[in-house]
Amino acid sequence: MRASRFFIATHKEVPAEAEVASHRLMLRASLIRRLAAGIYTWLPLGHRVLRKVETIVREEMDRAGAIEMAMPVVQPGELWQASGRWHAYGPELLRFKDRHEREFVLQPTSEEVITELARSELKSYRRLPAHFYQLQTKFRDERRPRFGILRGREFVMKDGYSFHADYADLQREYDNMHATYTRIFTRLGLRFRAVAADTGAIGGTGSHEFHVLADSGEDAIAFCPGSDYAANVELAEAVAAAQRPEGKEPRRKVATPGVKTIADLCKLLQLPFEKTVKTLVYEGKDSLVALVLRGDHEMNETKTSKLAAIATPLRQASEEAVRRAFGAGFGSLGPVGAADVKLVVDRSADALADFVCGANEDGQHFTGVNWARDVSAPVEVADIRNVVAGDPSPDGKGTLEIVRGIEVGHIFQLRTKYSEAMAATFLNEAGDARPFEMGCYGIGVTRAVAAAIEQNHDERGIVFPAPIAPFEVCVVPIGYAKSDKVRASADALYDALAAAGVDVLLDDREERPGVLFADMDLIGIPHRLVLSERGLAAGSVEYKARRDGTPRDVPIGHAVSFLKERLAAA
RNA sequence: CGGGGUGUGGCGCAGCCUGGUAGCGCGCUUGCUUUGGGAGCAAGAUGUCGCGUGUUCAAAUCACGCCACCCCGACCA
Repeated sequence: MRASRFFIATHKEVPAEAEVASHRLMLRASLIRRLAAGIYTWLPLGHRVLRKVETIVREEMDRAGAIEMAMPVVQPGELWQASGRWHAYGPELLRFKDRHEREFVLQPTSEEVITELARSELKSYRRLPAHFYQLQTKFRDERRPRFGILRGREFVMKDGYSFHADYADLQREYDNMHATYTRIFTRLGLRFRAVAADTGAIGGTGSHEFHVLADSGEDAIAFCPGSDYAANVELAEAVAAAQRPEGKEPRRKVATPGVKTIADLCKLLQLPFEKTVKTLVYEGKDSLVALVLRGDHEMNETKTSKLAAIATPLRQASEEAVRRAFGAGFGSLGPVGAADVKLVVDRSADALADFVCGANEDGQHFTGVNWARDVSAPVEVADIRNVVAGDPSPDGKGTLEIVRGIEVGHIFQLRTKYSEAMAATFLNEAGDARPFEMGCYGIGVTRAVAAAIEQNHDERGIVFPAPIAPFEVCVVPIGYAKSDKVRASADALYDALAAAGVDVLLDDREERPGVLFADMDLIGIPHRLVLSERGLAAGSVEYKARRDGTPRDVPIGHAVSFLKERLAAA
């Protein structure tokens, strides 16, 4: 491709709307333009990247035995009513009516359509297993789209769905997809991690997420460096701490005027956070639920939502309700003498002795509190906190570390959730109708592009992994318009590289060298060859990799083979 | 959806408080010079000042309403 005939529209200045690196760089490098909130046009440069990601995904899915197809973007509402997701999905599902007042949706995912198809087409066990996938535009009417492509409303997803006669075969395909996703993200050139995950609204049993590791990621991932344990912090188990020590102190009430937070309390009493507990109050199914956590720990909403006594979605109790139940306001609550509330104590708080908590009297706290002696109400001990770095790994093989990640893939064992809801059955060998065992597997293709940039950029711009760069190589002639010699050599080198199957961009624009260099760096082309009068006089071209960047001269006759070697090495 | 903020040329912004000729930088066009890291000089073009209503002799500026976008929160395969 010749740059003069392509579309490069880079900006020096950063658009005010963009906060995160990938969003800023995708706008500046002219990969995308915003059309509406969370809706973007993919310009030619961005589109090339998108297509490269899609191609790798497609090749590996095909290799894994899945079959590509295409389902409609616009789907009838009645199908969604049949699965129950018409109501369950909420306002993220964009609904509208056609001219006949029939309900339709813009699909956020396609379980309904594929299950409907399986019901009518996969009638015999002889057709199983089957795995269909598509690469397609999705729409989710996010309440707050942000971070550019990372959380848009319209995006491209690879979604695949598998159908099996029994659970063992579903598990086989699930493992197959785990391996396939690992190959895909490896081929994309990304640093990533597969982690155990919560199944969320999609439902089902087993689930893994694939996260691109980046400090700006929205998700926290806990992993154990000494083993292969890795889980989303939403899910990662906080194992019980060491046995509770013997309590020695008597209980004392101390005045703590004005103390509202654990930080205030620790400052006033000169205490470490881990000698205190905090009490959060939520609405429960029958009574209020008081969650008691160690002062330095954070409540985990996913775990808490699964408590039997809690009302979902989680709602914090109002100050009036709290005052009625505890006799004190926020900031002075505690488990001692809390009547008419359900007490749920985190394992780590339960393991404390001689701790400090609110006295259920405004401006008063207790010190030297011990569970058995001071708390008469029945308590439920549960894991309701987020793990933190340094916690023991649940597999007992070391301690956890926390990194941040961007979710780019998710695989689920749906089991029979949809097949049962939609009466999708097949006949087994005995002639009995059985619901399909189903799996579903998603990759956020557009998000993967943004995540790649989030993970790979520097002060000059994007540093694309070679497999997904818009071009593998750029040829930058200095004085293309002015020097016949440079122009002839650049054209010849460009032709030779193209003939050798290299995806090359010839930057033949009539710009000063600084502009060309800056653009090629911003766009993130991994390899650069510079031709100049000076270099040609010595019979050489200059090579520089975007990532490491010490330039070196290569004899012009060897430029093609040298570059092929570099590409093969990456 | 709750809270906060911003809408002025393609992009980034000033002007608004204190009403009176719409301005700066980048980009764009033309010419000359320049040519190994986002050039210099000169001459130009580009504005329903988000939309509407009101106040006023006069509104980018004041008031009210609406819309769009961004940020924080809640929410989220």
